[in-house]
Amino acid sequence: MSKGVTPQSQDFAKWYTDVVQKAELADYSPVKGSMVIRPYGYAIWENIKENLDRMFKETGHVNAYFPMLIPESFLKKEAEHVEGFAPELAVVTHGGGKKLEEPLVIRPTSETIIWYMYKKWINSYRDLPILINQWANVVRWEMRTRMFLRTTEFLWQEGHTAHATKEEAIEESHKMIGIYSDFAENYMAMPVIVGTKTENEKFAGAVDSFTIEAMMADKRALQSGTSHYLGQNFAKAFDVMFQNEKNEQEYVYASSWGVSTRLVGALIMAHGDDKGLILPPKLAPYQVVVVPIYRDDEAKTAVMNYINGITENLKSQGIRYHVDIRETLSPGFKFNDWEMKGVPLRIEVGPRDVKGGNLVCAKRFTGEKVVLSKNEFLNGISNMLDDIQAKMLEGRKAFRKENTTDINSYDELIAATSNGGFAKAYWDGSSDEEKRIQEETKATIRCIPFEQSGDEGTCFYTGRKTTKQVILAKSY
RNA sequence: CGGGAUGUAGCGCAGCUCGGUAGCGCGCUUCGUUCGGGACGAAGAGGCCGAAGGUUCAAAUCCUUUCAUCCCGACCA
Repeated sequence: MSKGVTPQSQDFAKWYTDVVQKAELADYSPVKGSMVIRPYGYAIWENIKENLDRMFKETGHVNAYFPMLIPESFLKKEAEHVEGFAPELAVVTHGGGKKLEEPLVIRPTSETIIWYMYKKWINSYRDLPILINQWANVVRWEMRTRMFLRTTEFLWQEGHTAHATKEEAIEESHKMIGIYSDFAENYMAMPVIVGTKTENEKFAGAVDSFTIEAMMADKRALQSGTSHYLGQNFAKAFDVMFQNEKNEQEYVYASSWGVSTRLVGALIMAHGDDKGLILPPKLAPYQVVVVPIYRDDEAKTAVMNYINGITENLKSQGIRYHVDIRETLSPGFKFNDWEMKGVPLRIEVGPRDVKGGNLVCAKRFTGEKVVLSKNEFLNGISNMLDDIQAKMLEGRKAFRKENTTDINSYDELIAATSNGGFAKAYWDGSSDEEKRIQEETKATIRCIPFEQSGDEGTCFYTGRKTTKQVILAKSY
């Protein structure tokens, strides 16, 4: 960036904050730890949201909305849940000018209010499954915050499903982490490792937590989405039973799953470079930006007419475009501005191009700039965008591979992860041993990948034989 | 809550050691020339130096107190 900070340097955090602000994604709000998502940043979130929402609906889910204020006592009904969230709750004590009899908490997540309602809605196996998702904001009073990655208030979706059988609930939680993984790879161009969280790292109130873990440009891991099999924990806490086909009363089985505006942060940190953002075509608010170039009114008219022909065609192809008609800025400034904002393709149109029936096309991902005929461009743009999308994913896969090491000892763990990087290891340690490793190395077990070779090996820490392999890394 | 740092124009900073009535870059306004990789010139606007108190003829500068923010840890989508 302007100060020569690159994503690979020590100042990754500084680079990140710079990009977020200079690309006009977000800004600090007057409330500590909260951020304002600006229109360009929100447009990225909207694209994420739109695609995920479609994927949820295609798999039988429906949207609903539950209220933000939850009676404090609700949070206390599930033992692990209360313990997990108590320190970070925002509490409302007054309303209508009076002190409330029972304080209300601003939802840190909605399991409790939703399960309170599910009790009313569920009587029979015929009422199941319930497959509800909600798009909402939540508040978690975190100690330290970072734009998009961890803010006091954030936007997310949370799915909450209720099932008649354990198998079905587990299958649902797996299906949803699968959708997240699919979305991360095919839309965000960000490869992820799908796996199970260890006991230490799982969601407060879950039986099992599943995660997608992505490698950022500084080689650290980012938990980018989670899905939980909740067992009967919330059903028991809220006394939600149903009558099964055998005429017996049984507690309902549950799953919950969510991704947040953190994904915008993931996009920035996974793909950015020293010029700023690089957005994957499928999620970029604008897939093409057009920069007109002219000196006088006569040239301007010719250029703009020519551009109109181009944009009409782009429109018919369903391509998201933007013509940068800002009068007071030079073309060079605009080039840099849109590179900062990560627009996949830029075309430059000046009098020269109008005369020759051409245009100049620049690709953000590769930096290459070529002269194409107008028709070549219009016929090829769809493929170009697909190609960029695919190459971005390949690039991140290669990067992750380069920075993932198979390790067999504690020393190798330190070597593999101290400056970022994933370590793959056999693991047979306890929760306490896992915590000790975290304290000493700052690296944590990110997950136990679903994909296991099944081969036996030696635990890098305890020396015991095991078939279980895990991924360790420093994380956000 | 522990450790470190910083508060001076919208943003980024200098000035503080050695007190003398506030400066630089970017941005902003107007006009002109520019416009194919962050344009240039000229003329402007903008700050009671985080707050309170003290020392002094005189405080951005010295002293005391206080508030706020940022960074590093513990927490976490």
